[in-house]
Amino acid sequence: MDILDFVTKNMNPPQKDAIETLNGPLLILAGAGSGKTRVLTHRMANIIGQGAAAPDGILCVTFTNKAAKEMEHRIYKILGDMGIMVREQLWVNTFHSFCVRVLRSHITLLDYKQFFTIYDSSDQLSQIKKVMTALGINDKMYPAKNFQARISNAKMLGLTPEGLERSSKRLMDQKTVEVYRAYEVEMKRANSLDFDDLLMKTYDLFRMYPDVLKMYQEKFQYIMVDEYQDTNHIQYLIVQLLAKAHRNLCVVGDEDQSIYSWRGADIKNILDFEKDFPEAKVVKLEENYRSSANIVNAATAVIKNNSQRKDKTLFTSNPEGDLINVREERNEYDEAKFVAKTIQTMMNEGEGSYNDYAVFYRTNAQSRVLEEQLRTLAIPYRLVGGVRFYERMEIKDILSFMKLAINPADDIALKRIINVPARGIGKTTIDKIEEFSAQKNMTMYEGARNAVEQKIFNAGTTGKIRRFLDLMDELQSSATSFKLTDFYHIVLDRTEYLAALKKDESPEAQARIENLEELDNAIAQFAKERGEEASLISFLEEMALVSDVDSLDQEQNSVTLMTLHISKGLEYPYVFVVGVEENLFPSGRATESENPEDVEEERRLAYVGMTRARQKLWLTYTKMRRVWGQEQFNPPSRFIKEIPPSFISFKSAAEAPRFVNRYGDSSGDLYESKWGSTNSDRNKARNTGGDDFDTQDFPDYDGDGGGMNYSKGMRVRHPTFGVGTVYATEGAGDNLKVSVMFTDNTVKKFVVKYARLERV
DNA sequence: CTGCTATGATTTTTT
DNA sequence: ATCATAGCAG
Repeated sequence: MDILDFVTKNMNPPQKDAIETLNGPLLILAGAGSGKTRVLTHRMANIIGQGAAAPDGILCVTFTNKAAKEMEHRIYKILGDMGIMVREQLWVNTFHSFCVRVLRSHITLLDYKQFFTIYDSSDQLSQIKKVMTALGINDKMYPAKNFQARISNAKMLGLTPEGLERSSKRLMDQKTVEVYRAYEVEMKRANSLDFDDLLMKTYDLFRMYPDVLKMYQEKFQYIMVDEYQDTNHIQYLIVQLLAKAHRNLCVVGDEDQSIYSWRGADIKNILDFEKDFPEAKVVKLEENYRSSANIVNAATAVIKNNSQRKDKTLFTSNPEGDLINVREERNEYDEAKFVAKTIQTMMNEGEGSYNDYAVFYRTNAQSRVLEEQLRTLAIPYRLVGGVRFYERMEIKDILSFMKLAINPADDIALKRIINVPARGIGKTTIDKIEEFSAQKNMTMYEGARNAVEQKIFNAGTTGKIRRFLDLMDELQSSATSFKLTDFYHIVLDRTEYLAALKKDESPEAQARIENLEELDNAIAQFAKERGEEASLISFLEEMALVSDVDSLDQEQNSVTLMTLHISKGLEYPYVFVVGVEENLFPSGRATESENPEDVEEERRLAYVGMTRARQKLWLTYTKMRRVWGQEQFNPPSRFIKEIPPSFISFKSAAEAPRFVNRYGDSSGDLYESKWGSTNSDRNKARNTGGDDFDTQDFPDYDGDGGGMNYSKGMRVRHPTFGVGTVYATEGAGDNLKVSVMFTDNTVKKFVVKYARLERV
């Protein structure tokens, strides 16, 4: 069969167009569920099949490792079906892994040693604190995290300390420049790169060494960038450089799914692609193959409220499907119970397997109650995200030993493990080593050795440090002479790390041992996959760049719990989005922001969440929710109101009728008075024993509720203190209290019944 | 130096 | 409410 026929088989016209268009700049606007990955992989197969470029002459950049792996796998499959054998390694990478690949070959040009280590953000924070101490900057007045964010922002804009100093003076103060500059010196001394450096140094490399850039420009005849709406400025710059020679740049994205602006993603990159490349061809993939028509139409109606968009409308030929279930619950416990019960009921009726269900939430803290309720009903679940595996203490400890063994300049790793498990080298000693090393312009490893030789410390301390150095010397030589899998066990054994945990009989220690076993499995798996290539350095690289979704194992039969952010790119037949309330989703930060774009990003997040569902979608909200130990009463999210009622089936379990008073208190009255009673009369008549109350219309949330309705963000006036903003509410009925923050930033708590508050 | 208690901060998260 | 970190007493 003809190559073109093969790669465009079963494709719709725009998909075909995208696959066939190989030369020149191409912008593919791919709506949710429009077969984007299929198009990308087939387009790449087409390039190879047509002989337009060799397999390693194409660069394909994705957002996550998981996407990269999946794409690579699919391309091999398609090429295999076409009878094409590929020997070269494909360049399907994330931006970061692409940059690591480049830097491993050329970083010596930038005056780093080849075996650099990669710092994650907590390593980075430690490094910044170290620098601040050296500069005598007070952490209280200038929190290290602020510097971390500013340095990261600067790097994402491609700014060096000097560049930062020259640019936008009013935003960037001199202190940041100072810390940034010293941080760079320390990082180079430690022969380490942070995540932003991977991009920034690659960009520097390309700018400083035009011949290196030229080599890659010529090598990559075709470049494809996935999730282009979430690229940041430095990524944009790198892409622009690489694409300059051939201009065969294909970017794929969906401006409606841009949800990482807080991380530097610049939606303008995709919105302005046609300005950057006036000759660009634009292909829109607007047909959704994933979800039922009701889901597609509801999500479309929501996203239409955004102004920052291209003209693109998702449609589907899928059947209408079920209505979207909007569910009101009393509080987060009831909400979680509802989710768990619904899953249990549906499973009993034989609807799918646990794998087919997912629960999304805006913040990680919301997962707790859900886990509790799922556990109660013995529903298997897995939680994606939260505390990452490789960020756990024991994992980081062991990896630090391994890192230090190949990069003795890594002071942060050394500081982390010099006294782990406790070997009597305390803070004072570590500080002295650090100071001593800085004076002599040495790494801490060299400094410690020097201190031992010069007998700076007393005999006891000197002995302890010497024993640590001997241990590290031994590990250093083991690192090169043993296989990775064996080396891991040597580390566990020789550091006595495992022995220390085994001595500790607490359940926490037990969990740590299990995690270390899991790491053992991961290493074995890695060794199996990579074979001969399974070097320590490549393993550490993988550990630094891997994330939790990457290991999301679809085989395991369990319900998936994750934040809306992580859900991007995934799909499930049955999806619950919980906590769809104002000030939670959209987040309080977005609703209080003067910048309307902040709410637009939240809306995109809603769009992403809704379009993950194939068949059924639930949106739930509660009337009361405990946040940071405080009760909050938030109205349902504006995103729910943006869905036309014809797509919705609304049910409430919170409108408890007055005469059914199960708890012997006045909670029934509470909700009536607080939330208005638009539907309560009908509900009373309808109540047949279940706790569902069908309603045609939404309750009137905007009702004043007789002055009893206070929610976060509301402006109120107090006769003595003046105008302020409601910060939190607690209690109920006569005991309802509100905390109000006044213009001078003082917070005062009032009992509503007594304080003569008035709404502004 | 170690272990305990007080303090503070807390969307989202690749890489 | 909860977790991590900082500071202090033992």
